Amino acid sequence: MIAHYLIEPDLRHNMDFLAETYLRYRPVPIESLIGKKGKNQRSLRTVIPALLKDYACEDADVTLQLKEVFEPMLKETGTMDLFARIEMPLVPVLVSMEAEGIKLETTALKEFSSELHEGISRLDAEIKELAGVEFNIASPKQLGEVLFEKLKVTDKPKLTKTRQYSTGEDVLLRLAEKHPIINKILDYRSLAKLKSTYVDALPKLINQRDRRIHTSYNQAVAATGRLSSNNPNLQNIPIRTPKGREIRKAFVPRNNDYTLLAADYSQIELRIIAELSEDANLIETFVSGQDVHTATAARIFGVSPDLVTTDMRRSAKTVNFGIVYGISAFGLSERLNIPRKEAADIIAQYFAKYPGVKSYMDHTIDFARKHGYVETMMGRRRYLRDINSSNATVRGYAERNAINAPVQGSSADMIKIAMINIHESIRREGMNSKMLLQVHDELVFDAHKNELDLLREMVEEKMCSAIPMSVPVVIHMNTGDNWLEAH
DNA sequence: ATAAGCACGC
DNA sequence: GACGTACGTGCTTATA
Repeated sequence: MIAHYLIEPDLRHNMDFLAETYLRYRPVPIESLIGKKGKNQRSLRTVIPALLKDYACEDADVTLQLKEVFEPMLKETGTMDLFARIEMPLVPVLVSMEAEGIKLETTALKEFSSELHEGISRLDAEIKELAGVEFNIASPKQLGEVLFEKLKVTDKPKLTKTRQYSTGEDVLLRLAEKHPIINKILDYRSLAKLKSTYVDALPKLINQRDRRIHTSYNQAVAATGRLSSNNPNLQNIPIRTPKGREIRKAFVPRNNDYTLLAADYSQIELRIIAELSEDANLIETFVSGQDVHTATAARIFGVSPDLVTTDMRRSAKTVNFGIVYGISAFGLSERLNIPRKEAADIIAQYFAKYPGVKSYMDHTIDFARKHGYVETMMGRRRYLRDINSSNATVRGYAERNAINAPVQGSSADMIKIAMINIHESIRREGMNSKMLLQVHDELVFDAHKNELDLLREMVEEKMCSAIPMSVPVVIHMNTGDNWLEAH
């Protein structure tokens, strides 16, 4: 749909260059860059092997594979430009971010770990006291038996697909009134999560050579074109709860000459929907700089924006999420805790006020039925083999993918282009600042204090201009002495 | 080893 | 009547 690419001209690649880049980086395990020893050494970049695995064997000549196997495949699927102008130029950017790592300040985390341990022990005792039996709270199976057979907190417990008692957060929240044990279990779960996944795990992953944390980014895992992060996953560091935020505070600049700069796209997925759907009302919301959830609330509840209540805005926010992910009346009613009929009315109101979004969705699903795939602004495809299934559940799943993939995928295209261009600009200007992390719509930098103004200007310009859109693209930026402050 | 259930992020 | 909001990673438990 959008034909322009704003990759810097000297970063345009041909297949020979791609093969060369691949040969240059592929044999380098990240462990050799950062000095980690282990039996599970993996190649630094997995994108090419992952893409090639069905077509060629590992030992064959890679250049030949690229030319004879991979190139025709890319041409056939119309994804050569995407590969050559985005995915391959991104490889050295990710290499640099992985090798750079980020500093973790562990002193406060050690203290926090003891605090969590005490909280967990106390809750553990209180929960068993309330239950009147010894059991393992961390076992959903045992917990379900205690809640629904011994305490009988409800007479119609929800079951999982394997017909165990369901004890997930949404289920327990609805039962919170029924018994004081419920909230303690929720607290226990969240503390245990923070301790085991973050507070205790992250310090162990500090590299002994440079005292920094090195994640790995995978380009070939997510079906929509997003990156994923693992070993450790730095894309799911807590931020929602006060205790979770303590963990973000531990991510700090390398030294006192630096500060962390975080830049994130504001409402990028809804802006992309506005761009793709050309819906006049949604475009107007962004052009006039309104708060999109408030504007949506005003429209679906039929009041003026200044009369939108907190509750109305919260509902509209849930609706907007639903639009991005492919909504159903049932799903919305569950999330808003309202009758299905009311949810259906809200959805009908939404589509009445945003008819362009409705027709865009219909057209996208039609396109998928006809061609068997959908695509992003940059031509990234997601194939949807179930889009014409006679099974309504299976088909519905494919239809939600058809709606979401172009949106989530275009957002991924955009930030990837921005990353390539920012990395190149930092290099060209000979700056000391480094790009460290990507979290889907956010970039985090170790910013040298002397370069801060230049970096801010550069990051904003590259992020906003990565894919030219008629809908305004807005980013928020902040700096701080840790990742929480910078956010 | 693998799956299930859960919780963290966007 | 069932299904029921996208994309991920990683922890603990339970079972093979």
